[in-house]
Amino acid sequence: MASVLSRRLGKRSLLGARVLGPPGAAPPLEPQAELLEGAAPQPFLASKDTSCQEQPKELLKAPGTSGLQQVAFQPGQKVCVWYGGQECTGLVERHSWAEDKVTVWLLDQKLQICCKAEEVWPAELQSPIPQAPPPEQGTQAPAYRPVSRNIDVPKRKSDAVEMDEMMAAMVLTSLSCSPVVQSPPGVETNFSASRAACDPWKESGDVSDSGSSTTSGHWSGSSGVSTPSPPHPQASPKYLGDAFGSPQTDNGFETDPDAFLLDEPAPRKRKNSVKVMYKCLWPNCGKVLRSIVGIKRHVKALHLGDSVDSGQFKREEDFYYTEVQTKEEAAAAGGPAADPAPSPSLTSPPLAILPPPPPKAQSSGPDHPGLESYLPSGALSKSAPGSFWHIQADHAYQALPSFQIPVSPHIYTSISWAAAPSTASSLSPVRSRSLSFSEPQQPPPAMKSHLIVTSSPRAQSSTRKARGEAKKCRKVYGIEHRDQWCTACRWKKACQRFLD
DNA sequence: TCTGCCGGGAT
DNA sequence: ATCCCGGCAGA
Repeated sequence: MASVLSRRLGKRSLLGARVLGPPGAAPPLEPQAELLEGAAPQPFLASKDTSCQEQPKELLKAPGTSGLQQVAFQPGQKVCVWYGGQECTGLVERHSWAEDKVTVWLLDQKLQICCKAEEVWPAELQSPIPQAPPPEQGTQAPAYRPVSRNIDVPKRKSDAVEMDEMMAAMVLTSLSCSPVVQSPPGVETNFSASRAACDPWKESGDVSDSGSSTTSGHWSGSSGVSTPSPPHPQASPKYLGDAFGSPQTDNGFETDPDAFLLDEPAPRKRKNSVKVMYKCLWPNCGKVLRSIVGIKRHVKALHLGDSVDSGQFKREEDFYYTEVQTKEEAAAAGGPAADPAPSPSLTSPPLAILPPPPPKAQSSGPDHPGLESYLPSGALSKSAPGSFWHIQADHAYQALPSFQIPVSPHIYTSISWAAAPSTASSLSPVRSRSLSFSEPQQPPPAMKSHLIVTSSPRAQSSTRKARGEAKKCRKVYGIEHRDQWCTACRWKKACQRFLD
C-alpha cells in the first residue's frame, strides 16, 4: 500500500511536471529559472517585474512572523506558486487576507488559480537562485530556497492529509460499486484544476492547497481518466446507498444490472424492477429461484429425481413450481383496480410477500448472485455445463422460451439479439437474460406494488393451436433481425425453432 | 396493441 | 415447394 502510494506519488509528480511543462522545449527541471531569466513572454510582465522588484520587502512578508505564511502580495506582483507539483510563475491578481488566499494568474498555464498565501512566494526571491545570489535577498531567501528548490517539500508536508484522503477514497471505492464515487468532490476539483483552476463549480483555494496540489496528481493517476465529469450531486449518495443495500430492495434485486450502469442517471433504477421468480411448490420446500432452468432442475433433482430427465416425465417439473412476477412501482402505484392480473392464485398465499432469495440451507456453495443465481448448490454442483445444456436442449420448447413467459414482453422487444454470437448456441439468450433488464422499455404503466402469481397453464382445448408459451423467433431476435428467424416465423407460420 | 400463426394466394 | 401476407384470436 505504502509502496503503491509512493509509486503513485512519484508518478504523479512526474505527470504534473509534464502537464505543466514550460511552453517551449525547456527542460522541466528548472522552469522557473528560465521564466525568470528574461524569457517572460509578455512585455507587461517585464514591467511588472521591475515594479515588483521595487516593492519593499517589508510588504512581502509580515513582520514578526516566521515561515512563509504571512506574506502580503500586491496585485500584479510576480510570484511563484506550487501548482501541479511544480513551481509555476504567475502574477498576483489579488490577495485576500481574510481567507489568506492569493489569486494568481499563471503565466505559462494561462489560467488563474486560487492559492493559499503560504503557497505563494515572490518570484524575485527565487529567480537569482540558478545564477548568483540576489543582492538583497537578505534573510528571507534562505527560507524560500529550500522549499522552492525541493520538489518533495510540499508532498512531505501533506503526506498525512494525503494518506487520509486516499484511505477515505479507497474505502469509498471499495464500498461502492460505482466509480462515480471513486473521486470525491474535492478530488474532482483538484483533478480538473489543470484546466480551469477557478471554475465556478469549484471551491476557491483548492488548487493551492499544498495537499491538494499533490493530491491532484495522485487522484488523476489512481482513478485514471475515467472521471471526466463532475459527480452527480445526487448520484453519489444514491449509489452509495444502493451499494450498502437497503432491506427493501434487497430481496433478489441486488443483482440489478442498473447498479452497475455507471453513467446511468438515478431515475432509471426503479424502472427495471420487474423480476420474475420461480417458487417451488413442493410441500415444505418453497424454494424461490430466479431461473426457470434452475427451478426446473431443482424440482427434478431434489423432488422428482433424476429419472425425470427421460421421456415422458419431461414436463412434470412444470407442475411443481410457479412463477412469481414482481413488479415494483414507485410507491404511488394506486389501488388494486390497476391490477390487470387476477388476485394471487390459490397456489401460494405466502407468496404475497416474496421471501428473500438467498436459499436457506443449500446456499453453502459459491454464491453467484448473477444471471442464474440462486441455483441451489446441490443442483448447481450437479449441473455441470454439459448437463445444463442438455436440459436446455431437451426442453428447448420451454427452457429457453419460458424465460420470457412471465415477463412483460416489452422487456424483450428491445433486446438486440444480434449481439449474441450465433456460435454460442442457446446459451446466448440465456446469458443475456439479465441484460435484458437493463435495456427495458417501460413496463405497462398500470403497475402494482405486489406480486402476481401465476401458474403454468397447460390445458388448452381449442381448434386453434394454443398460443405458444415458447419464445418465438420474433421475440428472440427481434424484428430488426428477421433474417435470423426460422423460416416458419418469417412466413408467419408456426415457429419451428422454438416449438411449443 | 402486440403477437403467433392459420389459411390462402402468388410465384 | 417456396414465399408472402391478410386476418383471426390470445395475451
